[in-house]
Amino acid sequence: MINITFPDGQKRQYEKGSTALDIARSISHGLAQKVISAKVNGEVWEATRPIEHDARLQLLTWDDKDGKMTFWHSSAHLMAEALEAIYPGVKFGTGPATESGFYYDVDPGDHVISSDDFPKIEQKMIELARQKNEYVRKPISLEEAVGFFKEKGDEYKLELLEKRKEEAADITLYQQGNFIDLCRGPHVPDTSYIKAVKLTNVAGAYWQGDENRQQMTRVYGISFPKQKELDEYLVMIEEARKRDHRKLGAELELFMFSERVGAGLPIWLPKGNQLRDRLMNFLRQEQEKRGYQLVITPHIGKKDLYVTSGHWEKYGKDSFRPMTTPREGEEFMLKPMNCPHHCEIYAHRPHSYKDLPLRIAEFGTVYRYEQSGELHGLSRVRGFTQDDAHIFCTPEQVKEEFLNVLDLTKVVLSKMGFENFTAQISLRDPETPEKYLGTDEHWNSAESAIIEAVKEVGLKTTTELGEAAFYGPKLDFMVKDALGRSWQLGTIQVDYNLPDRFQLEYIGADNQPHRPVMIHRAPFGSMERFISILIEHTGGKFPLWLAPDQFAVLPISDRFNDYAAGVEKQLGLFDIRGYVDSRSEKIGRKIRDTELKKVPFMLIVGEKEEENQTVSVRRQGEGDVGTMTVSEFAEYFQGQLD
RNA sequence: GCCAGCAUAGCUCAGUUGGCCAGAGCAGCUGAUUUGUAAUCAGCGGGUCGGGGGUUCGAAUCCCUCUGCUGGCUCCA
Repeated sequence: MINITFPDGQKRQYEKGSTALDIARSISHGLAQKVISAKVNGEVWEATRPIEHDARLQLLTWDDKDGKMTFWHSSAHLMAEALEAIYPGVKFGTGPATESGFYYDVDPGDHVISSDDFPKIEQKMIELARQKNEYVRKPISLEEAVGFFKEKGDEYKLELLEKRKEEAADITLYQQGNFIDLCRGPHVPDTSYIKAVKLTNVAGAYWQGDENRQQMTRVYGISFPKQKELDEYLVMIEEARKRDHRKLGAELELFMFSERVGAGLPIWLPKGNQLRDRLMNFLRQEQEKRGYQLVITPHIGKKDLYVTSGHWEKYGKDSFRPMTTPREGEEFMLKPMNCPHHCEIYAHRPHSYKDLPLRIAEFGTVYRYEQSGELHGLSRVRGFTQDDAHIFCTPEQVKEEFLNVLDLTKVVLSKMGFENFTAQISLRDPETPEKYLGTDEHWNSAESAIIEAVKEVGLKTTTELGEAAFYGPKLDFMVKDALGRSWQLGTIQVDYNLPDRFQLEYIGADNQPHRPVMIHRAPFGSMERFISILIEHTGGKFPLWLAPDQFAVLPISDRFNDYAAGVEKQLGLFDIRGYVDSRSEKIGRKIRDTELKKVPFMLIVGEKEEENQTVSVRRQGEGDVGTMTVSEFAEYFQGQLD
């Protein structure tokens, strides 16, 4: 007999060699049907693997993240089996589960797999799933595994085995039906668990993530234990598609792109610019309260500036080529960063420790060469405006300034309706020191300053090694939008490197020169990226204070256009902005068009309203609110502002 | 940049195996209508079928190339 400890601390005895599935059955039949895999002493096992010793056991179902991962990983194997059946000779790379489904990297040889082939692959998968083939775990020696894949002619698996050899890891094969794969597992008990599958897209992916190596075909999919769950997933995808900022941006006339102007260069239309301006004004006010000073620096700078800053060395090869003056042959670069300019502002005159911290802010537009395949709507562009600032302070002030910035960022994000955010601490990768500039001493104190400050405010964080910028560690804010998707927004970075390179100094209380520390920060990140996320988060229904038009007056007929114009003017006096829809259309039509434009308030005016000097108020997406006078509406409106 | 795919009117899309002056709905314009909470009616205009080159008696349709876009990969100061 063995002792099994459950997550709630309860202990029960089972026969040696019982499986998680056996144990689930002993509890309830319903539970046994839901069990996908199990955590045994913290390690995820298949539910059918015998447990030989005392263990802690947690049964995993579809509701557990690890349960889903097991399910999707098994689905990847199922897809591989289908691919092998349809494309004989196909070779396999790796096929893991992801946050939302699974993929398999394959080398289809002479075949080309495109989305047109999805239906037949999905059909095959379902057909194979219905065969209810068990996933059989087969521990095997390295030599046997090598022999098997040599015979099969799958060089990718052989390479993976080579790696395992170095790690001296145990080798297991898994088989379901006719398909055998090198795999650590675990898997669902049998293929019949997989009831619904959907292949989502196909893309190229470099073998082992190395752009110098073979490009594989990566087939993405998702699967579910119930058809209904697939249907719900498809509805969610449809909702995301409707909220796509590229689509809404065009519909709401916020921004555009032009082939002639160039890829990745957004053009802001009047309504988009209004939105952007209001965001910037809000941040300006918050920054003013916190002692920031705004500056403006040029869009180009001499190449030497970036040689000094180190950016040329690091990114020169991958940036827009420098431009030269026609006579003197001087080299200038499009500004890729604002910090070197701000360093020059600091260096412009001597500083006392009494001046510090000096907080220099700029809505600085920068230009960076992004590879053509990387461009994406407003979220990845070649020209964008950062809500940038650089804080020059003494080493002793770093932590306090960092805390101030954390506070500002939190205020900004909550004002925007992002309540659900975490922070990612990005540190050096100790394995590749050559990727970073600056001394160990500087890095260590910068990294600990971040970690301490974050701990102090009690922010939920994750830590990533190797994600730091080349000049310093950083803290990135990750927000979750209304559809639960994660986005990276603002950033805070500590930098001991640039002050060194620009030889910045301040005179300390000891009358000696000292080197200041620089903190880079951008709560929005960039206006472009932030607005793309805001659009998708709100579905184009912006908070009232940001809406380009806050109301539309809709006259019942032309006869009330004059009264409507009066209403608009009157609201203007209350700083409420909007327009009159004076087209000779029926009221139903005007309401429909205004609803689609997502204007928050519709003020319907006809004979009754003119007579009583009122407006009939309708809230976008909600409907009739009631009739009130214009000043009553203004008051009501103020109450609705955040 | 790499792999796969896409590009027809302002927008959403039709356009059969290459074959009569390339179509629809919405939007636009003109006129009629004067409307009470999500689409009033009629008429009209609008496309070098993304650009360039080729194959063919004939190309929106087949081939090459460039540009842009989509999904990933790599990258992201």
